[in-house]
Amino acid sequence: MDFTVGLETPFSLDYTLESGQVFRWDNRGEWWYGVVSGGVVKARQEGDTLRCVTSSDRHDSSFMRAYFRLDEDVELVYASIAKDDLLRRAAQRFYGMRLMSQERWECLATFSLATNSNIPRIRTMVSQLCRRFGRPLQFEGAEYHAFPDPEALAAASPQDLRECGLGYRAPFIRHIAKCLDEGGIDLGEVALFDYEQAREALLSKLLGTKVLLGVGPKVADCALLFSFGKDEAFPIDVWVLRALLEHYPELLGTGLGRRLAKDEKPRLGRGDYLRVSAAAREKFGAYAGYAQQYIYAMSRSGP
DNA sequence: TAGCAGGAAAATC
DNA sequence: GATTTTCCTGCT
Repeated sequence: MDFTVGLETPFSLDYTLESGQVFRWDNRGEWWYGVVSGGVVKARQEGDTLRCVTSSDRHDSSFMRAYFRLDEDVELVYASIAKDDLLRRAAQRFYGMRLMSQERWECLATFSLATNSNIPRIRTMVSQLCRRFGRPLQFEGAEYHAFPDPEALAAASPQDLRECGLGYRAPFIRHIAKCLDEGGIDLGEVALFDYEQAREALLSKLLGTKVLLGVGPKVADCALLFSFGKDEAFPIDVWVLRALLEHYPELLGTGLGRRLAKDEKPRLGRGDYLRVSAAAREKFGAYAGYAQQYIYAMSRSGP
């Protein structure tokens, strides 16, 4: 399909796809190429329209509107979160950057690979996983690969997964795949819960005793924010933590703040993570996740 | 709860 | 080239 989508509210395709929430989009010249929900999408922004060429009829205008969350007005988000100097500058600097709505399984699986890693590496790992286990897709004479289904990764041998460069993360993603494939965990049901309940479910405090290996509070928050529509989720990675230390030390509390300020490589333990992210939700409100995304972008873009 | 290991790519020195 | 860092979690 070849179509354009009208952009009635501020949107930046570049800032959105470069914001570290997705790993399967490539910028090649004038176009971005992505593999999304079992199809290939080529997109580019032309002023206040988004031009899309897709491999499948399922990926139509309403699909893309939902994927990029274009029916929401990010100006309302700015009105809600841009209440201090840092966030006002962030909203200007990354004007139009959006949270997206990804596929839940892919998002959860991908972020379980993100521990002790970096964005280029996560892209490599996911790309190899898809090439080896994903369904092949044809688009404009080239071959692409869908993100593998849980069944495919549940059936994969640990050795095969390791050969995708996953290292010690290989058992994590395989275990998550098994839980979804045969363990009776339905992410669609989890999405119906409110934020707190959904997080508890992913952290295995609900839905029986299944433990999703490799899913701690940070990975759970990323999945909830990027694919479950939980805009109050506030993932704290090393970049956000550095920004909190510099700009929002009150969220850490004096004791923790002092300790981390001395540390060369500040990290949050599980208990501290939960306390600080709760404080951030309290401070930034219903769009705390948007605040996090802009703080993250500012933190990574340097001073 | 604190401390540590973990595999390998990427960034930095 | 060697060393350090990397969108952290699991285990002890």
